[in-house]
Amino acid sequence: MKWMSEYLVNSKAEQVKASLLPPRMVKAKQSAWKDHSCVIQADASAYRPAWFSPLALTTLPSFIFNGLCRDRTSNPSNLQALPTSSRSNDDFTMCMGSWDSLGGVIILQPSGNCLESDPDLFVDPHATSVDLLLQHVKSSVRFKQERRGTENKGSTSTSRQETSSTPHSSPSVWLCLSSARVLEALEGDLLDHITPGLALGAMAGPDGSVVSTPAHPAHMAGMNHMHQAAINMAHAHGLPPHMGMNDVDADPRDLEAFAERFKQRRIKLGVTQADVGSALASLKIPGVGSLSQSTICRFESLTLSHNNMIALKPILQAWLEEAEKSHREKLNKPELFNGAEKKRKRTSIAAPEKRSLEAYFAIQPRPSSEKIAAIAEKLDLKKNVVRVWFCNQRQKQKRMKYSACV
DNA sequence: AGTATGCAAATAAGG
DNA sequence: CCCTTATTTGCATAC
Repeated sequence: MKWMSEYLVNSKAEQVKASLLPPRMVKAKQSAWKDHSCVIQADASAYRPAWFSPLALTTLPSFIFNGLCRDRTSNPSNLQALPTSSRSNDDFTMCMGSWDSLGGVIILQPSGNCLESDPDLFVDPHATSVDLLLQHVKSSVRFKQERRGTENKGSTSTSRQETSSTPHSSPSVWLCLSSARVLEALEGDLLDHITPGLALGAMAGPDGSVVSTPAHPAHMAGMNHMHQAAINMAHAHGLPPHMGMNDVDADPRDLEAFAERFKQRRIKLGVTQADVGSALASLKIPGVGSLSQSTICRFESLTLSHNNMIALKPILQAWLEEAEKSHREKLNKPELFNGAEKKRKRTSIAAPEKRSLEAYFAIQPRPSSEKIAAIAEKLDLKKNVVRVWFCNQRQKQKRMKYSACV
């Protein structure tokens, strides 16, 4: 187990060094990870190059392992919402995230500015949260195995090829846990769970190329124990994943650069994120309406999923060009809000109503259409809002169920 | 006054 | 039309 961790961590450290971290941060983190982190990849059925957010890396305090390490910086919905009771305080901080439609990486490390300080801080057991996290991994893995088992269509090999077009395959679970102690905890049944589909080895670099790991003797020795399947996997997916011939530039680096440039120029134009968001509507692009300040902000800070970034890039690029053009020509931008394309609305359900809904849900999680209509009327909400609420609630419940004991 | 972010609505896509 | 699963956003509010 040890070897695996080190191997992966090194691989990751290299990636980081390669392009992700501001130079001055590389050193501290690299060493920190090397000694106190481990990575688990459970389910490599669809392997794709990972993408990392520099922002997530530089703003360590933002994601604390509260059982809610998701949102923009972590995709795996299986990791969502641990029961409140299992939340820990500041034991761990997410310091790095990567995500795409098929997988994500979450790296947790002890909170605080312990990077430069006493290394021993890292080794602190933090038993509670570690255990919980492990439980979570297990349940996620089990969850996926069950699902795969049921929908099993004879795709026997652990590596179901054709990575490119499986929008519905469940996301892989990558976790990088801190603390050496975790390594020990991992030995045992967790390994049994994740080994079948386990793929070790070089992760594809941000540019799609393989980041090969230096052959540290110790690690190579460890690799001999690697399951054959894993090796195959690594090879199968380690090659340049010429996945989407569709998207010309799915290169994270381009996105990164663009986002940076975008922000820069936006500011130069004296436009706020909110402005951009609403101005998008006047762009008159087919299915494009305006977006919220939140989304623009997230785009600029790369806190959207990779796919989302790719989808939004052309739109924002179009806006930028448009805006700069009219700026050059001194034309006051006629981007007045044409009431046309509006942005997605989100209704806020007040606490009292929410409580009622929860009460109904406890009694009947899947009310009939009529029942929903009745509830909607009683709470003075739109029927569809209530319906969606139940859907989302069921989703949430399912996650909770699997993340609870196991 | 602008920008982040937590939480969780709303949507997309396949049944 | 509704469901489920996976994802994309946005309201509210903290920063």
